[in-house]
Amino acid sequence: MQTQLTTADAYNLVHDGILAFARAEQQGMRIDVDYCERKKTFLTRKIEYKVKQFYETELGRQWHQVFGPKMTLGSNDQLGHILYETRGIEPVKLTASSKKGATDEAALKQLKIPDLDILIGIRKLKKIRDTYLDAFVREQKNGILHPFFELHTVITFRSSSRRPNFQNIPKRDKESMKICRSAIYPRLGHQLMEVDFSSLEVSIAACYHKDPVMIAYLMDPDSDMHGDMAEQIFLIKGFDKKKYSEHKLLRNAAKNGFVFPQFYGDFYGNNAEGLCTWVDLPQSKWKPGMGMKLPGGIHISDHMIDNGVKSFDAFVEHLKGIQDHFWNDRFKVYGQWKEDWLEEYRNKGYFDLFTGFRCSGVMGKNEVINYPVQGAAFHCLLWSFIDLDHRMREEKWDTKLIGQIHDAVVLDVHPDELDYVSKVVKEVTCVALPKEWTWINVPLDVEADLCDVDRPWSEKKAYELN
DNA sequence: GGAACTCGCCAC
DNA sequence: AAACGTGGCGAGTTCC
Repeated sequence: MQTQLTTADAYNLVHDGILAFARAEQQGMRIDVDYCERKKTFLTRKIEYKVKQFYETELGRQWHQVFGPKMTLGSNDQLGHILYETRGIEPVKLTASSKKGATDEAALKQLKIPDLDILIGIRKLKKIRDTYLDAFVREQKNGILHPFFELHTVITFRSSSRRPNFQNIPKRDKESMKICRSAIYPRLGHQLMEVDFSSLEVSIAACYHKDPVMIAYLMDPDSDMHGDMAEQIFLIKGFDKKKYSEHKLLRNAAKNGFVFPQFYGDFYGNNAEGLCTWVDLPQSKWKPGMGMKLPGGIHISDHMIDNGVKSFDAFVEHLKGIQDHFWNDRFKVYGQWKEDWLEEYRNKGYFDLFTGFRCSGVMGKNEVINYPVQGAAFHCLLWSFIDLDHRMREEKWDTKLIGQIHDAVVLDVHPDELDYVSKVVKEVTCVALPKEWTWINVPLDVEADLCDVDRPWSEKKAYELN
């Protein structure tokens, strides 16, 4: 007895969502402006030092020789000219539109020119200073930042954020994370909390394709899809990510270098390159003693060679087999759904999301497969956000919603309300939402992070929701 | 001097 | 045969 959601439901979700977001925007979050200014000055000095250092390298001198006073460190056109014309190096990668030699970090790293590491360091510090700290100071009013959240800009019916973009503040790189997130504070006497759905897009995809093997993975907390893939990709028996940090790394490589890219429509050829970067193997013939070490100190190249994968080319072939198995065997129902869903779109010219939204227009295969998942997954967050906003006002919480990052909600919590709010957030996301939307046929779970009272966002720690 | 474009890089 | 989905934003560049 599934109730099909309609365009009217979709409209209401957007309407209520905009209003809930507007309240979060008005609430805003505290910014330590003095800290931002101090850090900007500090970064500027550090950048100047590195720039000087770079000018004294062989590459810096050569660049200056060719461009003279027109030399601009931020110009990738100039950098590309020096590397790929003056020096005549063969580019490892071309840019997407104009097909010139790429100068992004991955491309530069592969050239193995130490001088370029200084440039990469400069780029990183400039990014922190100019994209984040600068924007925080520019956009704050009376020490409060009010990022906008919009529902009308994204083709998949996700949200976007701007002035500043609250959805791309550094997280993975430790130094960038620390510097940027140390600027963001709760109201005095409050604490920041972030609650995110665990692997939401994987779960929502399962609602569409209903693959029993995938659903089994999602239902069984002791199962481990990425670990299983790591075993298969790296030919490891007795895989134990809890016992070996090396296995944890291989699991991460499998997850971020194969499984997720495959879900987005990538193919084994690209995956092979990505995976090799993760485990530090070259894209050539493999020799003993190459790459990361496995438990017991054996290099991964020796291990792969012992198991019959003796070169990058052989690894590509190996991955081709794994990709075939992945879609035609392991997750064959998912694989079939992709074909059927695409076929249906090609017949009708459109497809509908579970949440009542319709996507039409000219789309490629990957778009047709990805849009319904990306949109509906975000709508789970949106529905939760609206419901929380409603309860917050109804019950006159001191705690406030202040932002949202696709599958996560950010709150400014009063410590006295922490236990109650935690309980409500968990109840709304994991019980009320699946009850309201009966198309959700897998359990949803959330994880939380919390900062201490009056501490910045950089200091969040895992927090157990009861 | 601003619009439009490219590239690189941050997030999910 | 083809081949990673969605954004925002800053710097550099080109065009008008």
